[in-house]
Amino acid sequence: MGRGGGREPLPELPEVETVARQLAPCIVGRRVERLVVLDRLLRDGRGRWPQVTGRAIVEVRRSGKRVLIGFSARRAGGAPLWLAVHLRMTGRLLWVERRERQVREHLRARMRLDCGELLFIDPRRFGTFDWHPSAEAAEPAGVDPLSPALTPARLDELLGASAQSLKAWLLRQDRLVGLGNIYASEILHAARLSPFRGAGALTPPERGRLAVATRRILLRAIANCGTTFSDFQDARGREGAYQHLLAVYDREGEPCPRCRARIARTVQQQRSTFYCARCQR
DNA sequence: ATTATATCCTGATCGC
DNA sequence: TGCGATCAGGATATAA
Repeated sequence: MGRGGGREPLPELPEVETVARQLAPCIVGRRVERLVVLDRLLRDGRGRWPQVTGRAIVEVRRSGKRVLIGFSARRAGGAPLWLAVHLRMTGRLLWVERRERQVREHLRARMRLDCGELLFIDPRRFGTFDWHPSAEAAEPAGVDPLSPALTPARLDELLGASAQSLKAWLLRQDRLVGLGNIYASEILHAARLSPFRGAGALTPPERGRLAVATRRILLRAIANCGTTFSDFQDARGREGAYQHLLAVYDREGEPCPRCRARIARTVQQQRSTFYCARCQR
């Protein structure tokens, strides 16, 4: 864990992908016996909660930074239902094989299935549940960086003539979806691009480097089950391993793994950015 | 229209 | 030892 106040893991694309992949085989095909929401913040301002009791879970996958859970119709001819869970800062979806007897701290919701229980634990209470009538309705506005839809032409279109810094641009969920503060820094380092560069002013080769680095970093993070600093745990309650592979994030003052210069930290959009001023131009 | 800032929330840490 | 201030950040609302 890093220096300074309460550095935490952020469930970004690789962490959410990890949770969804591990959760799917545990709960797909299972029937919901009961959903209990314990935190008022999860319920307020979103209208009536749909009835999920009796539905079967038909699909679990990542959608942007959300875990998307598909439920069958409650009766023949009825409408299906989709739940998009956003973990935000500290949310966790934890699968337990048996019904829990012990009281867990920060437990915000529990969904009892016929074979176990899915717990939503979220100390900081930023996480959200959103209900949708279809998977399409739950799709985010931005393009998934791992989707084949992200062609060089599409990336050009997304970057456009944006005057924002590259770091700020990468965090925008209405362009690319799924990147957060950790992977934005890591991707820019891998692409050898300064976080201060204007997003709309990259040369074609630089855009190519950005595209390649984005894909490479995310796939490698997924292969390592994401990054854990202190809070993030996957659906089985285990930690990821990518924190050992971070090149710049939370490594201020340490040598750049590429050129050995000291890694710098700056603040952009009220968020920390870590970068190497020598090899990121 | 785009871009920047304040806000939500809690736990860990820091300084006195 | 205690206690208040500070910091972390995803997304949204609001401001510029």
